[in-house]
Amino acid sequence: MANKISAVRGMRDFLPFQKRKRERVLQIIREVYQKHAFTEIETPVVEDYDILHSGLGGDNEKLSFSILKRGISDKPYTTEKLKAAELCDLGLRFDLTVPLARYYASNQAALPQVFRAVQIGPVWRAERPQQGRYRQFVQADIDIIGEFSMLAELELITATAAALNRLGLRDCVIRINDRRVLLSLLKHCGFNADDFNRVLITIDKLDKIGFAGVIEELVANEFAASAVAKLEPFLSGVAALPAGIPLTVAAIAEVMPEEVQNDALAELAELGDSLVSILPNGVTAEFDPTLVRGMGYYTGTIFEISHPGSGSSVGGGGRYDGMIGRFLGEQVPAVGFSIGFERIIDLVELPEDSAQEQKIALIADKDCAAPQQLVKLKSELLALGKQPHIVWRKKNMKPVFAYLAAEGFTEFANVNSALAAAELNIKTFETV
RNA sequence: GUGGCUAUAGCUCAGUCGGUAGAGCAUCGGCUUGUGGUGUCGAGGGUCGCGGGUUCAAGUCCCGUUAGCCACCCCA
Repeated sequence: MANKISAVRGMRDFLPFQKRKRERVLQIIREVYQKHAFTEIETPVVEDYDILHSGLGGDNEKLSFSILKRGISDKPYTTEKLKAAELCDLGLRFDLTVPLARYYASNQAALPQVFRAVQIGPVWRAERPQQGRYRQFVQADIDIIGEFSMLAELELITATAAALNRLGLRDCVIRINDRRVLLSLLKHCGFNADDFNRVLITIDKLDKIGFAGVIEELVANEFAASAVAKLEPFLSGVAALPAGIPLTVAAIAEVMPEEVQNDALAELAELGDSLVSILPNGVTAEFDPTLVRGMGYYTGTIFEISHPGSGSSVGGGGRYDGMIGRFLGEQVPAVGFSIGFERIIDLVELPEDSAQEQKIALIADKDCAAPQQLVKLKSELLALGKQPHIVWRKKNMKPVFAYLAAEGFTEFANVNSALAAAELNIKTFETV
């Protein structure tokens, strides 16, 4: 009976070879971030319902899994329609940023003034699953809390670029924008402030549905016609560009309306200037004035990583100076950058681990070898630094050898009468 | 949350115009082979995702439902 028992919707089991690859990729990410002076922390996967629903998570709040109050299931169900907030007091985290802000507010006294954190772990969203999109997935975040200056952005971008580079990913593009630029642009065009978010969502689709598609959607949504008309030349200008916009004063001035020139744009140019010489090969940074990002908590710079091998972004982040203040009452600046682990895992190709030459398969004959003798032999080999793996001889050894080869075994020995390690006739697999 | 496609053995899949289920691999056993990957004969294993309906008869047609994939919404 197929599919009767399976992992729950949108959540996955990992086979040994998948788990092995995931751990190796995570290990590389950890090493790079550690070298860049970020320290790893851990927070619970469950947070207070009110923390998760403080209006900072944007649409993700609606997608969060909530946890019923203890004891409530023992009470008789009523027909009264209760709100989730009355039935639930906890929830699974939908990202790592909101928990980090809570963590900082809880532990500020024990943390350095400028805190560089790595957080890697699963998060949950009740989305409809599809390729590259799951209800449980791993995020790998780095954040710098307590740094007002651009130093934070620069350190985050260079550390993330270094991690992508170490993973062998080429052709990564970090697209950068600033929330303040977007707001200034919309204000300049004369959009109603209440419409800002909806207008931004449409602008964000420029690279996907094109100039005509964006205008069509803006008109369909009945935003102020004069504002749409004023936005039009800017959008057509951006859409017509053959390649990305370099992060330079000149290039930025060329695409942005004059009235939108402000501090944020100057900072972006400065950022670009600093990045030019320090980004590794295979990672480039560019200005994308139509980059929006859905998370409501961003207040300044925002970034997203694109890779030709993935239809959607493989990472993203930005500055969220207001969030920690919500929990702490005192304004603390913060910037974060997240690698979309699930989306890079399929793009990454790692060379085989060279540390597998110690793996030896012991092919035991059921007639000649008893379990206690085999385990004794295994102990001897372990003491010699080997990694012994016992298998019974079967009628057809083809699947067994296929499995051993896939697991990276390079040596094997037949165990019949030879039961001391020294007596084994060790043979090697021919390289396939 | 919206729409489209799909669901048959442990795995990969076939099953024609509606007529009660098939293959390869895997598993188990006999014989063969004799320890570097055999050969051969045979066996077990299925409420055809689940629930309804049409029909003398449904894996096959219709409706619902669940799950997967794809496109939206949104996102990592």
